[in-house]
Amino acid sequence: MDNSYRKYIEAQAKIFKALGHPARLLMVDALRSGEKCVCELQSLTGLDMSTVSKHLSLLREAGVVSSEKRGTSIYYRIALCCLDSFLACSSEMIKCRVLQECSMIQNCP
Amino acid sequence: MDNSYRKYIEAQAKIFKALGHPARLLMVDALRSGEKCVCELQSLTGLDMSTVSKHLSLLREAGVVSSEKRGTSIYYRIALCCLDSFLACSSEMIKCRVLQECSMIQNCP
DNA sequence: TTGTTATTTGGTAAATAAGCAAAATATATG
DNA sequence: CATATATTTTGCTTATTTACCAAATAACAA
Repeated sequence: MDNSYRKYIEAQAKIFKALGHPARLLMVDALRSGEKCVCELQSLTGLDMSTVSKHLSLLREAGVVSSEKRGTSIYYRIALCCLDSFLACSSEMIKCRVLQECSMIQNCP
Repeated sequence: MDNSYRKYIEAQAKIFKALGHPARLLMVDALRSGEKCVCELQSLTGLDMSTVSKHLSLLREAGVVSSEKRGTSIYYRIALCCLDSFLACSSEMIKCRVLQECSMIQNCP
């Protein structure tokens, strides 16, 4: 297998991995409505400040979010523009599966 | 926090988590060109058959792929339609970051 | 200087995931 | 029916991830 292809797959996997944790996805989902400082994300998740900081640096390294310091706080925002349409689309799939499990429909589109 | 929202976040995270592993993403990427049987995915990854099977059931449970038995083989295909445009978009971001690291450009869009 | 906000480091404990090997489960086909 | 083929399941070991705490560090505002 081509080496640059392997690197590409690993970079993509890194993005997915970063998003594949409830606390991190919760924070990212909150950022969809606009930038937030770390303290806001901490009270949202209820985690230790150092834990939140670690999660955020992981998201930043993967390219999912970016940060900017203004005044005494650091503000995070979504950097991966494609995320919004993906979440909208996959949430349709999730809704559909719930309805299927409840036997309210037979097939998902 | 709302309980149904928590379930939604967990289902979304499950999708990302499933995609956040190089071997699984490699298989999913191969499925973009059309369905494949497990044996083809095994020779692609070079992993043990039982390991491939586990990876595939994880992807299926998350709703990323679906499977169908035909003849003696089981064929897997992509079930999450939104994946294609997301991969196309995020690969642009990845390319851009590589160029940035090589100092060939200053800023990513 | 002192307080605030956030990051980093180091250490520990618990939970989860990865991988292989062997057993089990279909399901074709002779 | 017997046997070969394709895939899944189970059991096990090892590796990775996660959370938390505490302490050190950094940047900056008042």
